[in-house]
Amino acid sequence: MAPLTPPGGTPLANVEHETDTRQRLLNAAGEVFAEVGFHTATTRDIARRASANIAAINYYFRDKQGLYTEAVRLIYRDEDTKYPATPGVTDDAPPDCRLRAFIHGFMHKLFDAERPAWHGRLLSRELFEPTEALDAIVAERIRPRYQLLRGIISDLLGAARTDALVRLCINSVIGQCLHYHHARHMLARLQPECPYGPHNAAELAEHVARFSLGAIAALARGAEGRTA
Amino acid sequence: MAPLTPPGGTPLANVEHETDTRQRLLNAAGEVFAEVGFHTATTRDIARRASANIAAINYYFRDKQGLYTEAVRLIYRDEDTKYPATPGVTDDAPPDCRLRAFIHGFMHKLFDAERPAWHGRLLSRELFEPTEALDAIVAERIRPRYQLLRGIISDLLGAARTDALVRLCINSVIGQCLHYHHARHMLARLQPECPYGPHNAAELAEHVARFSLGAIAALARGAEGRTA
Amino acid sequence: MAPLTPPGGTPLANVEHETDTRQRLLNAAGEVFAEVGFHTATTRDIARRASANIAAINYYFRDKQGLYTEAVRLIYRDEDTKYPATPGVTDDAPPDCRLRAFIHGFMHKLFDAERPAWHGRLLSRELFEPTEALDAIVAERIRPRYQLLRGIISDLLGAARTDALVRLCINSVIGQCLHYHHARHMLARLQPECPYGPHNAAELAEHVARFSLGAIAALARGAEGRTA
Amino acid sequence: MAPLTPPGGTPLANVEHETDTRQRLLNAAGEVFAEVGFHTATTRDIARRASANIAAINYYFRDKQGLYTEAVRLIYRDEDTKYPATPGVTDDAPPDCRLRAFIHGFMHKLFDAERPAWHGRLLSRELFEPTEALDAIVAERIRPRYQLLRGIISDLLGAARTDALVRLCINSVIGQCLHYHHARHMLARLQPECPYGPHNAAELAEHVARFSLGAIAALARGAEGRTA
DNA sequence: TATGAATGAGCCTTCATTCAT
DNA sequence: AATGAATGAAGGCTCATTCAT
Repeated sequence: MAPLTPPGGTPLANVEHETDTRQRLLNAAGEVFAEVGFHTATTRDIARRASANIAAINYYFRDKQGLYTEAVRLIYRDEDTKYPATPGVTDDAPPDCRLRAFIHGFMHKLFDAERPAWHGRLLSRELFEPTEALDAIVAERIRPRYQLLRGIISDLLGAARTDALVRLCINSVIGQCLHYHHARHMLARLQPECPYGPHNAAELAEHVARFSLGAIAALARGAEGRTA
Repeated sequence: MAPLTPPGGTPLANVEHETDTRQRLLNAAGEVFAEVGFHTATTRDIARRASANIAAINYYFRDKQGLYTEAVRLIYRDEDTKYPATPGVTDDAPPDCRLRAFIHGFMHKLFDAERPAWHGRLLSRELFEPTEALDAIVAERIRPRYQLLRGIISDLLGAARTDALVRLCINSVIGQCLHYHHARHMLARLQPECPYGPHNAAELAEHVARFSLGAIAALARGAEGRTA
Repeated sequence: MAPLTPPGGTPLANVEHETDTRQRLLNAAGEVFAEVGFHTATTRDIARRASANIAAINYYFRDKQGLYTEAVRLIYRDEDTKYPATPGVTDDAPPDCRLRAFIHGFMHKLFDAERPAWHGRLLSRELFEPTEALDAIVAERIRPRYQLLRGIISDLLGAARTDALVRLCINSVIGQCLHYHHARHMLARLQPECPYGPHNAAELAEHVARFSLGAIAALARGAEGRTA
Repeated sequence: MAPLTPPGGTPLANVEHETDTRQRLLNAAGEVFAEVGFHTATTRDIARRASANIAAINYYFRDKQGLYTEAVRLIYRDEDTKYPATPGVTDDAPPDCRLRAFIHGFMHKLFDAERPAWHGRLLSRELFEPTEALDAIVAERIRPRYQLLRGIISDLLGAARTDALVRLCINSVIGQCLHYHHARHMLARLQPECPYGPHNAAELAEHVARFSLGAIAALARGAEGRTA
């Protein structure tokens, strides 16, 4: 247990001396973890893909878990600047514009071809079967956007808003989007004539937006009627 | 008559001589596989939970894989009679009734407390990271209901229906429902004040139904307007 | 440990109620043991080949070892009558005739097509890597013929005979014969143009006889010369 | 550089960096394989004898099979220099000298006390029940010496030589030699008063040589007589 | 800084065997 | 007389990890 103050466990901050090997390991790990999950992934495989020695993993990241944690962190690096919550729209725009922008931004992030494919997949996997990492992810990354969406939908619902209804509508919107990710294998089998991917992400987003706006409008009207 | 082809590998049909041990193994396996996935699950754990000898797994199912396959099959046993696609509604009912019934039936199946919890979870896992089993599941079980939903939504869209739009609406409906399953861990963190479960499955279903009906109506109207 | 006085362990004598299953097991066991050896052979395989239940082995023969022992015993059943030591020749014939007959008889037994192939192979295996069975085999079956051969060769050597020389000559004769059995795989590779088998067993025997007679005659003469 | 192809699988050439553990494993493996055969041998036993961890076998040789293959290869390391085919005799010596030298060399190799005992035994086992290794052994090691012996015996037979007769004589010579190896267990029981071993290897060789020379001379003469 | 060597724990599987029937 | 069910022991192998260098 001699040299245990090396990079391993460093906070996000000191990006400084990122060895090349360390970087390659992180990328390889991301891919493998995303593909087959934490337990199924083997350090041998990761090391091989990274053209690194197996022992390097323990050297840089203390253990497999450390490597995983670091890989997850990597996903959110620069996320806020690369993927703004409501791209191209200011906070004082009308709520339907903001919702549309939010959905487009969300879908774009899911499908962005320039982003390493494993980012979305690993995240999706965390949602599906969480590790300790999820708490941090939710608190630091997801909740802020969740609150933002909450505001948008509150505005859209107007007088009809209740805590419960807002929650449900949020779920409906997010559920539609994530479906294209988490159920992609089923969709590929059910709708083979229509492969989803970066090329039609905007189209999908547009549908989700229209679908949701129509729905929320109807809900708002329904409440109005009831109120009136 | 060498017993190298014991019950293992029997077609769905002959339910007859289910040993007690065999049954216990299947249940334990279902739970474990659903919780941690195929690879991470260990036969030792499964056998222990079933109070059976490890070798019994090989005896009855030849393989860990064979055990998995059989467990997946078990999920759909009697499904059609226990969970009708549109419970309490006939095929000639108005399409909004049928959609509402479909969604309620779907959510009820997802949350039914009498159903072993692992059924839904294992299925959800198959969707997320498929094994060879998924092809059969989609073909035999999912597609029929998919076609049914397709018909309902076609009817609802009326003149606005196009293949593409129908597909997207199906995805929106199913996506909303499955969200409560596949993103349950995130929801538990984001909305801890509102735990989802069997007790409010009907409520959730009602929301999804109203949301979707409102959305589809709007889409139908929109097309009308465009057409007109 | 209830019914343990059944056939298992019966002396050679009571051949009476040889069940069909028991017989089939013995034959299958002989084949398998001869092919792959005691340890490598599996009771499952034997039982399957015999179309019998695995448990039948333990029922009839107490255990795997018992089955093996019984199978080895089977080899020598009726051997003396089916394979006389010096076929067609009486004990008072001239020694060269007797040696020739001995060798022909030996080779014929090794290659006899009517004899289950596993007899010779299992025996050969016992010589190569003995089990407890070998002691009995040597004492009851091999030694008598060894003594007979000893007499023949003593006669042939005449004045040249010494214990040591007789022994060596016996080894030379037997070694030549067994070579065709124990080194058959090498011979098949070194001399593929000349496959050995029942069809040329007599030819091989004739060579061994001539080779040995020539050699022994030379040795006898050599001693003479030295003596004179 | 992932170390998934460690030393294991290296061609005969690079003898360089033989770890100590690797060497110990090879020796232990040789002994165990020779004693009980491939299948019956257990890696645990081998590792224990080598005072190594079981996993080391996988590390160095990938497989139990890989370990076996490498052990067999080891047998022939330096063979040509340590055991010349006709020691002390040049190719132009008279054929009877060359045959005598060949036999002495062969028997010496079989019994050499300085050679690990398992070399000969493992080889003998390969002849008796071949693995894939035998083909290579025959082609690379055995056949050359076979051809050499073929030439010697051809010379000895003179005008009497035919392909068939040469083959048979080769078999007679080799059969006599190998007998002391492959039938050693039977010999120990039949001739307990005369244990064979390194101490009398030369004596045995001398007998085989005289026996064979006498036989071949007789065969050569016999043909002469017939020819004349 | 970085790695080849080595390890202990645990995995899935197969084996011969037993037991209740 | 015979067998399906079940078992404990052991087998080969892989895993993440450590340690000396």
